[in-house]
Amino acid sequence: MSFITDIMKTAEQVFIEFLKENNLSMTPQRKIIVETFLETEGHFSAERLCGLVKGKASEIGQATIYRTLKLLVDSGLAESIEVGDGSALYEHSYGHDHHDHLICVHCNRKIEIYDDAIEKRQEEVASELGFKLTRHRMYLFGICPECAGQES
Amino acid sequence: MSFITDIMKTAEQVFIEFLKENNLSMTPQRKIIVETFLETEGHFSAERLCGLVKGKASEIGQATIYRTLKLLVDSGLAESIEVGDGSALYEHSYGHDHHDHLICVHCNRKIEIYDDAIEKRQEEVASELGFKLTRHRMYLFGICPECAGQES
DNA sequence: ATCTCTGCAAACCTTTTGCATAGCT
DNA sequence: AGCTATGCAAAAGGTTTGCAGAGAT
Repeated sequence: MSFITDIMKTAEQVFIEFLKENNLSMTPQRKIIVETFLETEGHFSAERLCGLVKGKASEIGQATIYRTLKLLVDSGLAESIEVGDGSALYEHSYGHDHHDHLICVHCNRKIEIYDDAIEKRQEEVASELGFKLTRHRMYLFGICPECAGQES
Repeated sequence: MSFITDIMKTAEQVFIEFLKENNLSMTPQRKIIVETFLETEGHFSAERLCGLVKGKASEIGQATIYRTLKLLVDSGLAESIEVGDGSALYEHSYGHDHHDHLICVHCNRKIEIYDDAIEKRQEEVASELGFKLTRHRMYLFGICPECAGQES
């Protein structure tokens, strides 16, 4: 069994436990949705996931997919990125370390970034104001090297 | 003429110049909308601005308000904060220094924050990856001292 | 005349909800 | 029975667009 399949299995277990804790159960639909979610790399929209799921099992309704996606977020398996264009993108968060995003405003490429110094200062800034930090979102927007090169 | 009115006048001038540069003109509707925008402090939604504008001139359509709000953002007078709840909030950005936001997830209070060290590292992180940074958004979410106190 | 500008209403688009049915336990 | 779960279709909610008329130059 490959490493990646291994991670997926574990993630699925985590999801099943989350369901149990909330008196919910793993259903065939949820199983297909979660597996599709786990197989899909990178950042994708709910709509894209709908397409992928329907490719496997077209009888699954979009409402179920949206509902399951919400469960995935609640369970901590998924995280959503909101880049202010109306719709959300999702990505895996189980077995992935926290990171922020650097986004090319030209080609829309998204790079995951992480900086210890920033994370530390965020905590400090919040606590100086008496806040207990629970989470944060940071998006850096710029022009990536490739796009800067072609200078369309 | 008070200081605040002074700033407003200048801001309005900046807007008028922006309009001119784009072959647009200052109309009575835009004037009312812009002035209402400039008078309104803090973070507010498009809907809220609509209400305020309509209070002064009920005949102004919401489409015009949305269109003008977009012009305000393009002109650099307004900035939008997108906190992933579907709708955007706006705030002044003319005569205001750049800042990020610390948001209480309990009472929704928004505090403006600024940290030199973070700003500097953002630039560095981006440039290490070959990006030319154009802007960024950072939202810190946490519990404010007041809300932590009452522990509802 | 030829522009932009406006208000109205309708369209949009992603996400959510209501509801009746189906499936567990 | 009494739950949760599902699919469908409709609703929601914020924002945008089409359009025909009005206004400006």
